[in-house]
This record gives sequence, C-alpha cells and structure tokens, in this order.
Amino acid sequence: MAKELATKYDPSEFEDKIYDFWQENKYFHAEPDETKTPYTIVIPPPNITGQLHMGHALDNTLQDILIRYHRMKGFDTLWVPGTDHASIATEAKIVESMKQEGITKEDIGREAFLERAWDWRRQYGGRIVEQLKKLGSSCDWDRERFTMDEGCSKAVIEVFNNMYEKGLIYRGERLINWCPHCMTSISDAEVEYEEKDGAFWHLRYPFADGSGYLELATTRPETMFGDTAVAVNPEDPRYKDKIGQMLILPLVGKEIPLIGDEHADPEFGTGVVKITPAHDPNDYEVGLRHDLPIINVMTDDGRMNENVPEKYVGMTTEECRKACVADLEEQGYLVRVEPMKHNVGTCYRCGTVVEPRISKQWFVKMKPLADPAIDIVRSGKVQFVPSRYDKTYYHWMENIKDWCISRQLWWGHRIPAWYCDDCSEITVSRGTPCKCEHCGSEHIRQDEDTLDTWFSSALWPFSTLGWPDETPELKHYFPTNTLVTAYDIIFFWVARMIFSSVEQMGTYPFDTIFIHGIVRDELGRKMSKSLGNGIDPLVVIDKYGADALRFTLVTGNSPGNDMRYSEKKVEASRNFGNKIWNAARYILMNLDGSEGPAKLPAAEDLAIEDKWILSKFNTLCKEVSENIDSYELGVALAKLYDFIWDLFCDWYIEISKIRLQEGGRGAETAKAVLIYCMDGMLKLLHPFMPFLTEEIWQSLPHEGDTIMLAPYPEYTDALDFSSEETEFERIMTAVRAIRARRSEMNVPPSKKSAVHFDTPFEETFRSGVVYIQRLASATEVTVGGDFDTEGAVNIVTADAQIYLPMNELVDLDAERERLTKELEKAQKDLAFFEKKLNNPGFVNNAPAAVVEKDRASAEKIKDKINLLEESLKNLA
RNA sequence: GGGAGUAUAGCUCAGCUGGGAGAGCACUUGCCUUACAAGCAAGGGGUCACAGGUUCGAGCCCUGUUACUCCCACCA
Repeated sequence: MAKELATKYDPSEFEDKIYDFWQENKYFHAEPDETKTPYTIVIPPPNITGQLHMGHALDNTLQDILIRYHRMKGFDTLWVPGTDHASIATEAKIVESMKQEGITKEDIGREAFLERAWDWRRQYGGRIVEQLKKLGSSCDWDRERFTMDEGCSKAVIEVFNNMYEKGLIYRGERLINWCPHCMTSISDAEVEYEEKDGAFWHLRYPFADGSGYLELATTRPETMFGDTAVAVNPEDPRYKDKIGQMLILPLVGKEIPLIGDEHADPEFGTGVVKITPAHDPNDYEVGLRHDLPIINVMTDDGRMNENVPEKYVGMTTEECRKACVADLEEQGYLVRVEPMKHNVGTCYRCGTVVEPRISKQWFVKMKPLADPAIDIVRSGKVQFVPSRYDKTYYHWMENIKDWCISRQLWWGHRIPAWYCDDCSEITVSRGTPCKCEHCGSEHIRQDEDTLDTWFSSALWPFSTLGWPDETPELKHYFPTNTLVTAYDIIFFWVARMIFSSVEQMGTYPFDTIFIHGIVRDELGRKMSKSLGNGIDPLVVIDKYGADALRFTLVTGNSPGNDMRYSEKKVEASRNFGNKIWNAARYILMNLDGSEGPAKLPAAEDLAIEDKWILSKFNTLCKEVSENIDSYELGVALAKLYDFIWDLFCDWYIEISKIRLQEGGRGAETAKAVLIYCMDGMLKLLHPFMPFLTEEIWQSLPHEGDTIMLAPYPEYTDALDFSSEETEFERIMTAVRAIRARRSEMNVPPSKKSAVHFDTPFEETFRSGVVYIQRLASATEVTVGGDFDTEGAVNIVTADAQIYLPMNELVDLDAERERLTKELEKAQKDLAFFEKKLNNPGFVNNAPAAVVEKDRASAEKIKDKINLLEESLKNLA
C-alpha cells in the first residue's frame, strides 16, 4: 500500500519519521549469520564531550554509505557505534565546571569527582549519538559501546596485563612531555609544534679558576638553574683543551663541569651549549652519557620550585625568565639578545606550552610492536585508501619511540598496578589483589594514574565485539572491514589499533583504511571554535535536510583530500533532491493505483527510448557498484546525478509524455519503464540519500517493507541494448541541433518549425519523427531526397525558412574526410606496431611488459580501425 | 632537515588503468512548455602552473623549475 507523496519536497516533514520507522523495525540490527559474508565497520568513537561538527558529518556519511550499500548487496552488515570517554577533554570540562562553583577536584576527592564525571557522561554523553541519528547513520544502536563500559574496561585490563607479562609495558623514569595546565604527562603524539616568536639569549659562564668565560646561547634562560654541565664538541679545537675544567653557574654560583659531547655542534652559535638534563630531551641524553645529576626546577603547574634561588621560587616560567634575564644583565652575564622564531611544543588539548620533564611513568615498548605492524601493511593485508598514506604510516612507525601511557588524571582506566609499601615491588593484576605478589604484604596501594585515552580506543575494533571473551560476534565480524577516518588521526588511533590488534589478536583489525580529508570553511580555513567559523551540521540539516548535507559532503570529494564547505553547494544538493521528488510526482500523477511493483514489459513491447534508458541504467548499475567498491564515492554520486537529472528527467520523462498522452498499450509500457527506472534509481541512490529515497519509494508501487533492505540493482546482460542506444543518441543529436538553430534564430517556442532531413541515417530519423516533433518543437518532419537542398537539415518556421547546413548535424563530406584522415593515421600507427611485433629481435629481447604493452596498443588501434571503417561504410 | 600533497573555466572542484577537457555555482540569451522557476532550452568562457622528456598519442607517466599547503623531525 503506497502512501501519498507530498506535493512539496520538505525534508523536515519526513526525515525524523523515517528514522524512527527504521529503528522501530530494527533494520540496523545485525546478528551473526554464518551463511552470509560479514561486512563490518566500527565507528571512530566521538568524544562524549563532543558536539557534531562537519568532520563527524563527513566521516559518518561515508561510513553510512558503505554500510547501506553492503547491506543492500546482501552482506551481513554491522556498524558498531559508540563513544570515547576522552579522559583529558572530559576531565578538563568537569574541572572547569567545578571552578564555577569555586571548588577543585582535590577538594572533593577522587570518588566524588568520578561520580560527577559519570553524571556528566549520563547527561551529555548521549548528545552526539542523537546527532548522528539526525544524519541518518544506520548504526546498530543495540550494540552501542563506551570505552569505559564494563567490556571495554575488561579488555583494557587484559591487554595491560598481557603486555606487562610480556615485558612490553614497563614503568620507568624518562623525560616526558608535561602539560602544566592539564597537569599530566602527554604522549609525543599529543604535542603540537607551533612557531612562536622567541629570543636567543647569549650568556657568559665564567671559568671557576678566573681564566675568562665561555659564551653560549639559550632560548630558555630560566632553565639555567637546572644546568648540571656545559658541553662543547670534543673535536672543537677552540675548547678541546678546556674540557674538564669547572664553570660557575651565574646567579647560583655553583660549579658545573665543561664536558665534551657530540651533541654540541661546532658550527652552531658559539659551539657551546648548556646542559639541562631535566628539561630538554637532548640534554637528557647527554646527561645519561656523562652521568650528570638531574635537577628538576619546576613544579607540576609550571612554576619554579625550591631547586632555584629563593627569589625565583614560585614564579611562572615566564616571570622567571624576565627576572633572571634582568639579573643576568645587571650582573654582566648577558652578552646580547637575538630575536628569533622558535618551534615550541604545545598541548594538543589546551594549547599550553609543554615542559619536557623527568618523570616516572608507564610506557609501552614500541619497537617489538612496530615491526609486525609495519609488515602487515607492507604485506597488503591492510590497505590505505588512498595508498599514499602508507608512507606516512611507515615513517611514523619506523621512527616511533616508546609510548607514554600513564596520565595524572582521574577520569579514565586506572592503571592496574599496585605498589607494595614493604618491598616496593609492583603487582600488576587482572582483578583487585589483596596482597603483594612478591612479599605477601597487605600494604599495597593502587597506582593513582589512569591510562591514555588512546590506549582503550586502540582496542576498539575487538573490545567492542566482546574480546577478551570469545563471543559469536567476535568470531563472525572480526577482523572488521573498513575503517573510515580523517588523516589527522592516523598516528593517534589508526596506527595504534593496528599494532594492538596484531599483538593481541594476531591479525589486522580491518582490511581497508579509508582516509578522507578535512571539511574547511568557504575560505579554506580549518573550522575552529576560536575562529568562530564552524558550521553546525544540525542547522544545515534543519534548513536543507540531511540528504542534502550528505550529498554536499560526498559530491566532488575525493579520498584523502580536503574540501571546502559552502551553503551554495548544499542548495544545489537540495535542488537535486527536489528534482527527484518532482520526477516521482510526475510518475505518480500518471498512475491510477492499479500498477504493480517495478516490472519490465517484454522486450518486444519496448520502444527505442525505453531500450535507451534501460541500457543506460544498466551501465549505471555496473559503474556505481564499481566506483563504490573502489571507494570512489564522489564519482559514483556524480554518475547518479548525471543519469537522474540529464538522462532520466530531461530526456526520458519528456519523451514519455508522448505515449502517456496517447494512452493505450504504449502508455502502459512507458509507465512500467518509468516505475522500473525510478525504483532502480532510488535504490542506487539510497546509500547516499537515505531519507528521500525511502520516502519516495514508499509512495511508489514497490516490493518489500523498506528500501534499505531491497537488493541493490545489478548489471544484467538482458538490458544491454547498445545498438538502440546509439540509434537514440543520433536522434538526440538531431534534436539538439534543431533546438540550437531555433534558439539562434530566436524562434519562439510557440512557433513550430518544419524540418527536413537528408541524411545517411534515414531510417533513424524516419522512426524518430515523433520524438523530434515533441522535443524540438518541430512539425512537418520529412526525410528523404525530395527536398531541393541536398545534404542539409532544413528547418522551416511559419515566419521564415531556415537553412541548416548538414555540417551542423553531420556534414557528410567533412565527416568522411575526418574519418578517412583518422583511419589513415590509425593504419599508419598499426603498421608501426605490427612491424615492431613481427620483428623477432624485438619480441624476444625486449622486456615482456613492453611487448605486452605494444600488443595492447595494437589491439586498441585495431578496434579503432574497425569502428572507423564501420562509420565510413555507414556514410557511403 | 626529511616526507607528502596541490596547481584544470570567473569561483569551488571531479577527471579510475594514457585516446571526448568536464560538473556545480556565477555569467549571456530565450522561455511560467500541465513533475519541478529549487525549473526548461540554447550559449560564452580553459596553452589542464612552467620547461623538457617518454609515446603513434600526455591533464594523466618520467625529470627539472616555480607557487601554495600539510605532516614528521629539530640546533641549544
């Protein structure tokens, strides 16, 4: 029973209702079905703090297209949704909200803080999920997961224990990145480098024996209190003999040694460098080599600690820098200040300048994980689309350092390690141990820290399917198939999922990584809160509909490349929706309700235009599937657009009016083809524009309960009418030529024109008379040699006789000449290749690939010659 | 310092393995033609960044140059 289609295309009228309809009927839900091939995507879990932005809209549109397409193709299709606890981001939000109340997290303590966090999650965590639904995402919401739910947490504990047991996780004191604002360590990947204005302070460090001084330069004078040496290159002739002498650290007065180390570059500056092992990665290495003391001069929140002279204690680094530079200058230690640009590491969450700092943290040993993770991509088992991103991946993986996974935060997975007060040994456990596994003491305390958010998201492809339990879901749906994400998250997430999966599951987590770009604003800028140039997808959906937004994000977009958003594009997309809507209305208008679902009349009843459109549709089915299979979604959509608008609406619908007005058997055939095509187009288009296609499909005669479970149209030999295709295209050419001439002559549409063809394609035009009359406002169409202007198309209007030389349609002589010339050239080309290929010397000695290529070229040219000869014969 | 990307119509961008230079928007002209003015028809507009090369043939492949963008690393 078909439902009424509204006269106006208004997405807000039906999109929500349709989504509810899908959900109520559980169409998104998947259960492992061993008889079917699985197709699985796990969603990149949005942060619970997140609001839907254009990046999500793009990412989820692409996923939904793939999911809906595969579902219609008959795969056992599962899209696992979920959210990420986003430890830093969420904790920051809650700390911020508590600040409003004038309290800190320390005031209320860990328990109460976590309660707040869970409350916050309950209140806002579902927000983004609801927003994803507005987009049309057909996720299996019954399987929604959260990185901190019971199952995912179990996976985290399991992996931590496994890796600890294998020695892949260790605790140690290392130089790490410290964010003084978030008050936690962060991983290397979480540091963003920004070029900032800085200065180069040239200082004098005097020798202790009073024999002068050394000049050196630094960008961070305030760290001098942590200096435990000064280094020069051991080969540097200027300083070689001074190595081993003591220098006096200005402002402090203590003595530090001059050491020789490769790290000092004689070419750079004065060739002298101060060594601050606690606050610089290179200096740290130098410190290790020379066994230097490590003096941390900063507190957790980025102020100077008690290891600096009293006057500076408590100052921020900025304040201290100013004060100490002033003092250095006053005391004559400052030589000069040189302004310079400097790359400064900042926290990717809050933008605060990070402090390299010595700290005891937990790490994942990366080398043993990276190698197999590189191999699995090299082997082709995991493929990047577009493939160039594998280089990015290799480069990162090959140069990776150990991953700092502990965070000084409360919101997250608490590290499953306990310290013993009595023997100071560590107990790592899957449960909650009651005593130290080394000495049996009951005086144990759990590590206060939590794990990096990305530690749990790295397990997402299998933790969401039930691992470490052996669930039917895990067995059936893992490894998953496609991971869809933006390129900016390859390091954070994609790479870590790969090595985690290879390590834990012994195999890849997904076979394809479909990378897309970033949605920028109209001016090409990144959308950001600070710029205020973000576009809210929900506002766009409200105004134009989710289908229009989806269309906008996919059309003209190619894998891995950024795109610009503009409302103009959405308007054009909405117009396309409107076009289909009205085409459907046209069809419905001509039905009387007795028609059955899409079914084609017998081939002998089909008119030439039927065969033309069906043949074109058939090709479309093939190409769209091919394009989607190779992730060329933008190309697939463009082809659908062209077919629907140009071929179906502008030509087929127009021409169908002839038979519909005449009635009778022809009208029945036309209706059947109209329904068939519309039904097929809607199905092909459904993955891209799900709401509109469902709404229209429901109002047409159809088979099944929902378009989203209808089979995706496939190519079939039965609909290959290539000769009718070319025939009809000849008529189209004629129509266009007549229209052009009429337009040129300013013939008003109300005036009909008489047309005479004298052409080699007599039969075509004789049978095409009715089409030409209809589509080109022509009348008195005659064909044949009885007209006096030979070799011409003639158009006669009531006002004037128009002479249209044949060359605007088909100029026989010119055409013959052109074809002959091309034929000659092709024959020459062919002769060239044949000579080459008949030469045994070439065939036997040239590389096989070259010979193959030449053979292929020769074949191509032969085809061309055949075509040309046929055309010439037709002209004769 | 290393790596990658981009350069095609006024604007935004497609163009898959080499054979037709394309779309949307904008522009010009004519049309309310009973699905749609969110539309129809006809047009104008491009040395496919530059210079070489490979090829019968290059927007596409190779080399170099220029401009812009991004990523990684980093000299204190």
